[in-house]
Amino acid sequence: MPELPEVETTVRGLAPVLEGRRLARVGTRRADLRRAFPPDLRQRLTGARVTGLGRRAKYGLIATDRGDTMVFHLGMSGRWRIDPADLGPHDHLVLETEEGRALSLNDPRRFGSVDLVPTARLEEWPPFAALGPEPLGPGFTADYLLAALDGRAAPIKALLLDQRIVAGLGNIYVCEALHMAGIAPGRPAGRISRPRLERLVAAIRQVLLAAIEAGGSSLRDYARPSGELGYFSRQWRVYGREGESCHCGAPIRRRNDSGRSTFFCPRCQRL
DNA sequence: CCGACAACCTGACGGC
DNA sequence: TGCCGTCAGGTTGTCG
Repeated sequence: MPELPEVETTVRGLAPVLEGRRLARVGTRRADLRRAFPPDLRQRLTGARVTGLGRRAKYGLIATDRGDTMVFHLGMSGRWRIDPADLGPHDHLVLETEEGRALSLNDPRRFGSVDLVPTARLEEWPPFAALGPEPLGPGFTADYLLAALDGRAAPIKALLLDQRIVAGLGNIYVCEALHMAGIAPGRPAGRISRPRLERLVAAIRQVLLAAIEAGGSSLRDYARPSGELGYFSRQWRVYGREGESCHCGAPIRRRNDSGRSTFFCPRCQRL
């Protein structure tokens, strides 16, 4: 699902509806997502005012004036719908503002989650405590990567998917960034030269920013909160394009790495 | 530390 | 038209 750009797009879409607004009604339908909703979710959110929205890794953050932050993860198939005409079986949580706007968290596969975390202790919350730096933040540099990957024999692709190394990348954007940087997905991470890591950092930033700019990628069940589709999928260089020609002319290949598809160009990504 | 798998769950798609 | 196998953006855990 949704990787960092899709979550960022989602949060930006929710902000105009939620920021500064009071939650007049909170409805839960089924609570058994990846984790069960906190049992007192409705009580703690109803009547609260939203003070700000944000994102950490692939998690969306909705802070309230009660000292709690609602942290949501969209899993593979989650999305927020704005003012849905009607609710279906996969609308699990509905927030209504005083203004009468409604937001529904829709997640068919239920791999997502919703938690309430004290805002002052967000960084200590277990799922956040071990996260690596934000790829778009100042801490994500070639120096950092060099140190984080030092001595690691695992393939670079696997380590870029590890949220403890860098937080927010998923299968699509890792494939895209490795192609952009000309690095073979199977290359042992600790044996990548510093200049290549500099290219990799730049490629990761570039692909994420371009995807956010485009409103995220459009896959089967991803949509912006308003219902519009994201257009970044049209810009994929390798992901989902097995057999098509890379810009260099070589056919894009696909292989399986521990259960996940890896798309790459065997000519552009040799090192 | 590493790699491979499985589990969680539903829906879309291709092949027959 | 329908049935069946395969695959999908993520996370977490186990096992060897």
